[in-house]
Parts: sequence; structure tokens; C-alpha cells
Amino acid sequence: MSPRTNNQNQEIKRYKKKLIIEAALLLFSVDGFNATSMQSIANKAKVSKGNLYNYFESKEALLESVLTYGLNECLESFKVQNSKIITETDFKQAVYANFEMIKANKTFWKLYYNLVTQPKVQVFFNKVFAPFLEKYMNMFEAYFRNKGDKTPNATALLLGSTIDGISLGYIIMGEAYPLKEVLEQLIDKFK
Amino acid sequence: MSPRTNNQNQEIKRYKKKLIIEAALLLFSVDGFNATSMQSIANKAKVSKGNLYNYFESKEALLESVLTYGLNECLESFKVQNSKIITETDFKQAVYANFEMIKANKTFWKLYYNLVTQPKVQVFFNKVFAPFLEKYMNMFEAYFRNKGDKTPNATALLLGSTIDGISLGYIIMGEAYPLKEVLEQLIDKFK
Amino acid sequence: MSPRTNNQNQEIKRYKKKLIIEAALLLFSVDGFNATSMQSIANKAKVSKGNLYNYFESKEALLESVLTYGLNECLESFKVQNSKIITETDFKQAVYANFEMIKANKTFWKLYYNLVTQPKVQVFFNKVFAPFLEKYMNMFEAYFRNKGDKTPNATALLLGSTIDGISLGYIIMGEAYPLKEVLEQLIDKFK
Amino acid sequence: MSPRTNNQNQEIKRYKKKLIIEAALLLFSVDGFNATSMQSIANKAKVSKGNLYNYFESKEALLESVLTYGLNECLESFKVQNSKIITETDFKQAVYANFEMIKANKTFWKLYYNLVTQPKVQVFFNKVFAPFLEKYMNMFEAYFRNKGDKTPNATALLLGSTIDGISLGYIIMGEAYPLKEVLEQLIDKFK
DNA sequence: GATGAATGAGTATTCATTCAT
DNA sequence: GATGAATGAATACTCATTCAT
Repeated sequence: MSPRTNNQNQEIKRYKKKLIIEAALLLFSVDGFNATSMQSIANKAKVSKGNLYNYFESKEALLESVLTYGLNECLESFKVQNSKIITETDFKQAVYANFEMIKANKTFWKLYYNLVTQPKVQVFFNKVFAPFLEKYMNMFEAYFRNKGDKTPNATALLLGSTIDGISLGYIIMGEAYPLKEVLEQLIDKFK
Repeated sequence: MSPRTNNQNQEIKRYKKKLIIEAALLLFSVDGFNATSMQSIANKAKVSKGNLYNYFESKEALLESVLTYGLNECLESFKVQNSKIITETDFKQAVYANFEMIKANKTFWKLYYNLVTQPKVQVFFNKVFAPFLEKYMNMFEAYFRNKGDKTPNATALLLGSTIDGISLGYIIMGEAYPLKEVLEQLIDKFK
Repeated sequence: MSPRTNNQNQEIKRYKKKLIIEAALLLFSVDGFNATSMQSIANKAKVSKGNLYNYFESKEALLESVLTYGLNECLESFKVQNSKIITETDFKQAVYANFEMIKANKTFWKLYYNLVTQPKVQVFFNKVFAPFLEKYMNMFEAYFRNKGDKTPNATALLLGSTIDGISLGYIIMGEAYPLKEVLEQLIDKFK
Repeated sequence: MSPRTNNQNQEIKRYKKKLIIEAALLLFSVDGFNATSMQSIANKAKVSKGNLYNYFESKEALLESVLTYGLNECLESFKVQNSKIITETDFKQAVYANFEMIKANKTFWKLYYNLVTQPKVQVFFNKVFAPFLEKYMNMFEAYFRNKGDKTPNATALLLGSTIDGISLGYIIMGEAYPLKEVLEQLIDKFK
């Protein structure tokens, strides 16, 4: 019997890691980080409690992996137009795409808003999120500047906060939040 | 000879309650609800752990008192114009007043955003906050309608979410958040 | 305004003591000694918690008073024929009187059987109960000896244990225990 | 490489459970259920406090296990003659066997009489004990009926209570209780 | 005597983490 | 890598008792 090749092992390990992360994301998101026990994560991931620690150093490290994983899932489906200045159509599409992404990753965003006030987590998000956010904001700033806005930076920030506020409302209230109508207004105001 | 009068007792009790609530508000806000122990609250309030339970039935009950107290502190300094339709100046003042209130009660709002994703807490906020929010939103809706807005309800909701997003940004980033510039933009877009 | 006379004070004190003891007896009997808090006794006796300690040194001391009080209540209505040897009719009457007394003081006897296995309480009962029990047993022993029993002491002990066992059964099962029939059998066997 | 086999684990677990139960039985019996802390049980069983909860869900659950275990230990050495009507010799042997069993399990019976007045525990004993007791009582009833007793049921109940009373006396007083002499009287009266 | 606020030791229980197998 | 038993620190909460008024 030949032992598993390194590649196979790597494969298996990556797969298990993903299983654990997904279990943790779900539980953290629903019950909160503190109220989720490592045991419950192990149960959901069908992994033994001890084995969890072969994949993640600690509960905190697992959280960090969950956040990284979730963020990457979000960004994957979400490319920022980098090179040229975007058109109004692009702008609209960007805003709608943003909320499509949030809809598709509600669990992650629930967790995000769970944790966003905690300094430690803020540091993490700054590290991982900031480069992307900067590009995103630059894109909007360029768009507003191009339209003749005298303070395109402030407008971009306002737009960012508005998107944040809408996302939070949608995450909290779910389908009771009239996302469509509010987004139409947003487009109307900022386009 | 005779025990303390009822009035004196009531007075002392109310004062101690306030001390405990303020200690708890600070600690919950900084460290989070779960990470704050009843012992640490007792220490900060210079009260014995056991005595805490003469004032609040449980940690959860204390949290509820903290939230009620914080919310009332906020609303006290913050009256909604009820009767007539507001002018543009009123509108501006209302928005600025909102953020003055948030600046003056950062600790409470940090706690609020800490907890806002938790269903239990949402129920609480709905119960206590909703009547005020409704009046507030109605005021804005009337303002937008009066200006000829075809969908004043959606605009008011957008404004609400925008205020929420800005507040969150300000609570998280503190003075690094360019509140003044963003608010000017907001006024400019919505006035 | 003249102060209360000593006698009046004594009177009041004795009355309050009785109130507290009766509250405690009831609660100890129903919930058990450990599960009964001094607060609940205070509530039931309509006395403040602190004041309890003006009447009884400690919870243990209160228990002792409760037991003494309960025992005296029982013995009061229950005189042992001292001087002469009892007849068969006296014997029957004595047995029935015993169970009338237990019926009339169920609460106390429940508490008694609650505590009877605890060494501390055994010491107490020995101290308070033993003199009475001895007379009682002597009476039965003399009765059996007079009937020609060769081991009247053992028979009296057997009768004592039998009465104990029946009492326990009756206290535990209540009216579901066929006290009447069992007592008839007892009389029949021992008379 | 591979973790312990299931069988080994089962074995170890059963053994530890027994250790804990025996420690708890002893402490509950001597100090009472309430006065026994989980820590003291852990110490006596040479198990960590936390680990206790891997074996028993709660202190109450541990008590239930202790009672079940103790009862089974008692019943094991104690078979009821089921099929035919017993002789006088059988009767004597049954009574003596009963007290041999109680002597051999004093600790359990002390705990039993500690708890017997508590409604919750009564329910438990009814569930576990009743089937056995019924057979036992039926055996005696048949014996008495066969001897021409007109109320064999009441006689059996009287015998049951007598045995109960003697057991209680013996458990409380220990060797100071003249078990031998009292049993002789009992046999003499009921045989 | 009367009140009830105050104290702090004590308790059951949970849970992240370790470790022998 | 995998298992789950083991550890022990941490935590909310209780309660007899004390004490200032």
C-alpha cells in the first residue's frame, strides 16, 4: 500500500480546512463568536474537537481564517474596474453588483457587522480589506471628479458610508428592508 | 432607632443604580458584553459583586437597563419637531443635531453597534426605539414630500441608512473619520 | 407616651418568634432546610431579613428552635401514663393517640424524617426527645412484661420501629397509605 | 497513530464512571446531597472537576446515577422467590437476607433515608424500585394468605413498614441498634 | 427592635486547550 | 492526522450574615 502523496495530503487538508471554516462561519454568524463553542464547530464540521487544533492554532486563529476566507469569497466575484474612468452605467452596475455580492454572502456580512466594532477585528480588516477598499473608493472618486464634483473625496466617503448603512439595514432586517427602492434613490442621488 | 426612610433609600438606590449602569455601559462598550464580567463591573462601580444582584436581577437585565438608560440619555437632548413641516434650515439643524448627539454619547453608540446584529437586542431596540424613529422618519418624509419628491418614503429610508452608515464609520474610526466634510456632502445631496 | 412595659415587650417578642418559627417549619418541611433561604422565611413571616437575627442567632439556631417548638407541640397533646401498668385498652388508645398526633403534626414529622439521618440532628433529638421516648418505651415494656413476654424490651423496640416505619410511610404517601388497616394489624399482633 | 479503540474507551469510561459514582455515593451519604460539592466529589474520585461533566450532565444527573447504581447493587444480591408459595423457613431467610443486604449497603441506605421525603426522589424510587417491591410484597402476601390470614394485604404492608422502621433505626443508630433481638421478635410475630 | 443594603465566600457549570493513545 | 478524555481557569449567581441608620 503506497502512502498518500504529498499532493493528496495537501488536497485533503485544504478540503477539511474549508469544511471547518464553513461550519465556523455559519455558527459564528448565527450565534456570535463568544457563544459558539469549539465543540459545536467540531460537531458541525464532523471533525473531532482535538483535530480542530491540527488545522487552526486557536479559536481566534480560526476566526481570522474565517474572515479571510469570507472576504476572499466576496472579492472573488467582484472585480474593480481599475484602469479607466467608469461611465454612469458602470457606476450603476458597480452599486448593484455590490449588493448582489452582499446578498450572496449574507452570512459573512452578518459576522462582519457582528465584529466590526472590536478593535482587534478592525486591525484585521484594515490589513486585508483596505487595499481593495482603496481601489474601490478611488474608482468612485475618479467618477465623481470627472463629473465636476468639487469634493469628490468627501462624496466617495459619503457613498461608502451610505452603502455601509444600507448593507447593515439589509443584514439586520432581511427582506423586510426595501432594498430595491432605496438603491434606486441612491443611484438617483449619486449618479 | 428607626430605619432609613423610604425616600432616603429610594434616593440612594437610584444613585447606586446609576453608578452601576454607567460602569457597565463603559465596560460593555469597550470590552463587549460577553467579555465583561460582573466582577469587573462591581469593581468599577465600587460595589460588591453580590450587591449588584440587589439592583439587577441578572447580567442580561443589567444590559437591558444600560440600553434603556443610554437610549434615554440620547433622546433627552434630542426633540423631534412634531407639528409642522420643517424648513431646509430645520433639516440641516436636525442632521447636525443628530451627530452632536452621537458625539456626546459615543460610548452608548459603540455598544449599540456592538449588539445591533443580535436578534434579542433588535427586539429590545424595536420596542424602545421604534416610536421615536417613526416620528423622526415621518418628519423627514414630510420634508421630502413637500419638496416635490415622488418617493419621499424611499428617500427618508435612504437618509436613515446614510446616517446609520456615517455613524458607524465615525464610531469605528473616531476622529480619523472626516465627519464634517461627509455631513456637508450629505446636506448637499439631501437638502 | 409611656414606653412599653417589659412584659408587653416579652409578649411581642414571643409572638414574633412564634411567627418566624411557624414560617420556617413550613418552609423547611416543604422545601428542605438547605433549599430554604432566610429571605423566604423573612418574607413568609412578614419580618425583615435582618430582624430575623434579632430573634435567632443563625439559620442552624432557628432550625433547632423549630424542632424544639414542633416537638413540644407534639408532646403537649400526648401524655404518657406514668404510674401504673396499662391495660390492653390503654395500649390500643396509646397507639391510636400516637398516630392522631402524627396526623395533627404532619409538617413537623415530614421535617423530622427529612433530617433524621443527619448526625447533628440526631444529637439534638437524643437530647430533647430521649427522656420522653424512654418513658414511652418503658410503658410498653411494662405492658409486654405483664403479659408474660420473655423479652419485653425487644418487643418494645420492635413496636417502636414499627411505629416509626408506619409513620414514615404515612408521611411519604399521605392518604394513599392505608393507615387504618395497618394499625388494626399492628394492634392485633402486639396487643 | 490511531486513537484508542472504542472498546478500550468504553472500558475506561465505565470504570471511571464507577469511581465517580462510588465517590459521590459516599459523600452524598455522609454529608448530604446539598452539602457535597462537585469539587469534593472530583477530589475523592481523583478526577478533575471539569471532567466530571464528561461523565454526568449535572449534579442531579449524578445523583440519579448514584441511586440507580446503589439500588442495582442491592437488588443483585437479592432474588425474590417468584414461582411458588414460600415456607416458614423461606420467610425467615427472606427477612434475614433483607437485613444482610442492608448491612452490606449501609451507605446507600443512609442516602436513601436522607432523600426519601423529597418528592422528586420519590418519583425516581417509584420508577426504579416499585416493580421489585411489588413482587416482594406479593410474595409475603401469598405467604400470609396461605397461613389463613384474613387480611394478608394489610399484614404484608405492616411487615413492609416494620422492615422500613427497623432499617431506619439500624441506619441511624448503627451497631447500637439491637438488630438481632428485634429481628427475632419480628420473626416470632409474623412467621 | 427594625430595615434592607452590603459583603464575600461558595457553587455548579462551561469551555478553550492539551495530550496520551 | 485523529480522537475524546482531561484539565483548570473563569463566570454568573446565591445566600447566610453583618451593619449603618
